[in-house]
Amino acid sequence: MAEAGFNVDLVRNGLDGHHLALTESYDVILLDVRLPGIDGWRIVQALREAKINTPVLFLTASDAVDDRVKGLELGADDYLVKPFAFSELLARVRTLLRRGVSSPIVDKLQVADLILDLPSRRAMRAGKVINLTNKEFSLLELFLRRQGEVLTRSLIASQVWDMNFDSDTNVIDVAIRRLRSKIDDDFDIPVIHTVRGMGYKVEHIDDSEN
Amino acid sequence: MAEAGFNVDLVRNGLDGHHLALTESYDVILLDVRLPGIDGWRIVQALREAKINTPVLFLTASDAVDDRVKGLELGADDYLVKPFAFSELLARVRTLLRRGVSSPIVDKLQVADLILDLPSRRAMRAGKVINLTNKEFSLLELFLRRQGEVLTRSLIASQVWDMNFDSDTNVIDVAIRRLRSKIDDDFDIPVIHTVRGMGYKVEHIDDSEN
DNA sequence: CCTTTGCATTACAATTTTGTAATCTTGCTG
DNA sequence: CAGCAAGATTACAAAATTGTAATGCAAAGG
Repeated sequence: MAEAGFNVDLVRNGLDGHHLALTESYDVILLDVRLPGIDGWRIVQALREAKINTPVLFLTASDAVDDRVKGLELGADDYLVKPFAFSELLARVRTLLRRGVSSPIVDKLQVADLILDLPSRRAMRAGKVINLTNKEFSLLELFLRRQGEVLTRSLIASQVWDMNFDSDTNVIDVAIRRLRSKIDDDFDIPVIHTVRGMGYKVEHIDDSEN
Repeated sequence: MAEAGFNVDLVRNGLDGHHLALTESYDVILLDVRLPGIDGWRIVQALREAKINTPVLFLTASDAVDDRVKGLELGADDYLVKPFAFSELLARVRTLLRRGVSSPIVDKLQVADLILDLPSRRAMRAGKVINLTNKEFSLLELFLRRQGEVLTRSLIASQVWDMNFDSDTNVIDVAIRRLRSKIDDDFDIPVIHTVRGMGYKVEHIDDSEN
């Protein structure tokens, strides 16, 4: 890194890193998830709680896919899977520097405690990782991008199935069922709502009036 | 748009727009693919050839999925599918303005004439759209991100299958076969290369010495 | 040039995803 | 409250994806 023209502070355990990150000011923080002392996740979490939003680039072990989702959920800005080419690391760091904190690379869509992580194509709810099929993913992505809007079957058909809606099929109803079984059935408040005669919408409706 | 604090020039046919885009200077260009006069693709293409890299936001019809890929390939920076909420349009425009041309939203990986479009999760080669399964996509993405590097089966297994490589399975070999059948078999120069005893790599090897 | 090893290829089986159709449930309207 | 319409749910079938295993082929080393 130093040869590439960056100033680098290197620490070998989590507690030291944590301390430095809180006291010094950095442009980018590189963080290995598996650290001695304190794990990487706690550091990001602590940083974000302390309102420090220096871009964080996560380094995760190759065999730990769930780590990425967890890191992103806690506020990391990008991740890099080991082993990686040094050139790629440099490229990512440069990108993070250029973009700043305003536009993270990682895209996430969220409603209530449900998070859809676009790059990994998976959902999380209440900390649980939920694997989605392609259709389920597209459907949920559509709903989350148009949160609060009621989407008609015809609109859904055109977006997710790339077809004109044909009223003598119930694919959409079934797809909704399947999605519900994954993201709503096991949880208290549902995010998918039926709007009778119109279609469906995804929204966080607080049921605190009960 | 004007109410949201932007200055807007509106034209209703392609030729006029084309002309304006070349003579005036804009921050963002909004382009409907299906225009009377000249189609949206030609405009982007012409702009890019004239080295004008004003961010272009494409508006595509809901039932024309292939349009998006085509637009991106020609150099559009983002797309929005009709019908869309006005608020979403505004959000996208703001994002494009903030990011500038340096870091397009759309991610593409490329080798030779093969393009992998990350958001749509599809490949294109020689203008043909190639649909990939999830495994095929991950595999190709890995190869393209580490272009030129020889990837061992063990590395591939850990990244794409999230498992430790087990030498008594040939899943990877078969997966390579399937990928080749889609992206190499029908074309003149292959991009997937076998490195005997090591693994595979993806690289554009010009066979002009023949 | 023969053998060995590594990869390619194919056929097949298991699994997963997706679509269809029938039946059940619920809420609305007269 | 009866009847209807819209949606929910379930079971099943079709299709696509993924993994396994057997066989074929070709390059490298003796």
